[in-house]
Amino acid sequence: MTARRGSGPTMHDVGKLAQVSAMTVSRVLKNDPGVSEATRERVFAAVDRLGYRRNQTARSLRLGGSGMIGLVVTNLANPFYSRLALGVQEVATEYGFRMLLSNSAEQADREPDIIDGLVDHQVEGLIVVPAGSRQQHLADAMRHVPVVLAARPPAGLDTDCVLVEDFHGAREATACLLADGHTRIAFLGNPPALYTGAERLRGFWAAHEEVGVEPAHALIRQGLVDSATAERATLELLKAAERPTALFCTNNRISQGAIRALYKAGTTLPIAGFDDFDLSDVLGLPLTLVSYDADEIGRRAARLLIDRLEHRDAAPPASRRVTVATRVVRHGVTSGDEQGRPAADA
Amino acid sequence: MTARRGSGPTMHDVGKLAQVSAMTVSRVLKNDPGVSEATRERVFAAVDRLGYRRNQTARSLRLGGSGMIGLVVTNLANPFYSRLALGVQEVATEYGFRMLLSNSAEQADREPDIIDGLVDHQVEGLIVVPAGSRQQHLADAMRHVPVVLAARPPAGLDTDCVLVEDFHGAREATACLLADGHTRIAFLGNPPALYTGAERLRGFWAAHEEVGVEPAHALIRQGLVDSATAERATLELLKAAERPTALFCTNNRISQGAIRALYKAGTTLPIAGFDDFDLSDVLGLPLTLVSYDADEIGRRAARLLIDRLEHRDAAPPASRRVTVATRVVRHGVTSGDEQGRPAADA
DNA sequence: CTGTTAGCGCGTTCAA
DNA sequence: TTGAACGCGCTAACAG
Repeated sequence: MTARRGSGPTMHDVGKLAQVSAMTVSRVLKNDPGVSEATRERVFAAVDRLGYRRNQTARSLRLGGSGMIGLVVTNLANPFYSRLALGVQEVATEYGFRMLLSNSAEQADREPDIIDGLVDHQVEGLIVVPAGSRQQHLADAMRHVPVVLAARPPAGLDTDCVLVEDFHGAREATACLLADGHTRIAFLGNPPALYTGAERLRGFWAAHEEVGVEPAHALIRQGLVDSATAERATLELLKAAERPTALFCTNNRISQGAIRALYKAGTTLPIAGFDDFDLSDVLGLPLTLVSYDADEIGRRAARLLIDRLEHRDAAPPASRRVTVATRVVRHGVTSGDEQGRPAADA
Repeated sequence: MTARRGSGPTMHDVGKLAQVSAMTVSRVLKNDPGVSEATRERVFAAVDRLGYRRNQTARSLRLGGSGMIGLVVTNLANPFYSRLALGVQEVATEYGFRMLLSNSAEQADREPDIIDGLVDHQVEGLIVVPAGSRQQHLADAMRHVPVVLAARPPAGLDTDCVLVEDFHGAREATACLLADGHTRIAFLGNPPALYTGAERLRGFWAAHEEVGVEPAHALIRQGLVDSATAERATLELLKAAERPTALFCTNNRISQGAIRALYKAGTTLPIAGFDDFDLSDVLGLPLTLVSYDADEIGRRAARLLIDRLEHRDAAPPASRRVTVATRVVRHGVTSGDEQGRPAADA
């Protein structure tokens, strides 16, 4: 029933049953034309009888190339990353690769071991959402296989990467709030050490400068790591002397924490934020969300990687940077509507 | 830079540099005690210099056992399955296994090829959320490796599986609505061919019988596959002559579709449903949700699988069935509150 | 303490 | 049209 490690019939076994050599079995399974129809059939019959399956491990060893790519994400529970994984999977499958998936749980110190393990398993390439800013282990990995970064850029590494329009998206969403007349917009951000955190803050800032509004320095909170910390930060801001008239959140979890805080406080404020999320359209809140196709990040990353794998012999192209477009979607607020506007300046 | 297929230094290369045989390198890397400290150091130095990594493919071939398990889910974009994957990953990592992940996209006809490919890649075991009711390919796979089913039970297969309390959860949530006085509860269900669909309907039904209320046959809709179909079905029910006073939804996507329909129709009804989801607590709707730990399903499945892997020699235990507990959480409705109660019977 | 031999399952190369 | 020999990179078993 349950096979012992590495048991199962081999080509030799199949050959014995079909009264040919293992070599001929190999030829049949490879659709090599130089095999008589009679033996083909005998071989296939034997394959069926034994439930034989070709050992991909042995093939990999002989042929080189495991047919696997590695994907490392920081948090698979976040729909953003599970969709990214889905995109990778889609393209990988299309090109005959399988996906070895690891979750770093946003712990940068675990990442090196994960990457090493993936390299040991002979993945032909890696797609990584780097958890930290130290990327030496990625440089090490690049000695073995090509690496593509997703969602966050390389830090001193010469590698392909796929990013979203972090700056542009944040600026545009913030501009919407400013256009509605808000001048005291709180900023709820993830750790500024993360590229996305820094970049989205920059966009937030730029939008202010463009309309000549001074950002509300006292209302800037960074280093929020999840929904719970965002909720607490929001509750504090609501109690502040200089209360914000709107919120900007740098990702979906932070938006959700802010929404929960508002709900508990029994109040409402317009929110702009990065990442769309389920049910955002039915909350009845004035939401301005930076939406984009997370699957597409994965697909693009996989294509960049596989492109390198398919041109291993050619001179490797210079590292490429691809950007996935964002667009702003607004819920619960019509242009010219009262709902999204700040209360009188008191 | 980018290595050619299967290139990279070998133990032999390391040995040459350290002036020992490949065998000694192998011993050092295995922490074999019988190696002099001097040579250990020379070997490690050589490993560092060359950036050597042990080839897991070759080890697998030699030792048997690839160190990989395969996971097949139906829809990674659904947080339920991404959390399940996370649970599998967690336990797999703990026991030194890596996870080869595939998404069947709920297409039963693709599943056999996926499974075959995983077996070819020498996964030591499989965890599968089966997409269909035909499971012959799983029986085939079981000739090679142990298989554990998750979320849905085996159909005529002798295999371990991990389920949630589908019947119990559905009954309990329905009972809440009935206790609130509802007698016309619409049922919005996924395809009845799916185990969960059938089982949750059974629970819905049982709850009615227990209190002697006839289920509202005209209000039963099945075969809903996503949020959009659920939304349409809900809108139709709202227009029906015999309008429901509450809804029961068999999964998170259906609940969300129903919520969207209510929102668009500008109305509100109490909803009971399977699966909790993000922001369910801040919708301000009377929600009665069957909540459970999706990660735990993955963890339990992985443990069942790895348990078999670690006792390959022993007589395989009879197939086991594990159930993950559900609990009902209620939002926006306090006991004795008016909000969740049906309007007067007109 | 270290090296040699042999073979995991397969496919390339060469010979029949 | 088929088969035999060899080796992919590694390690158990057996020398020395």
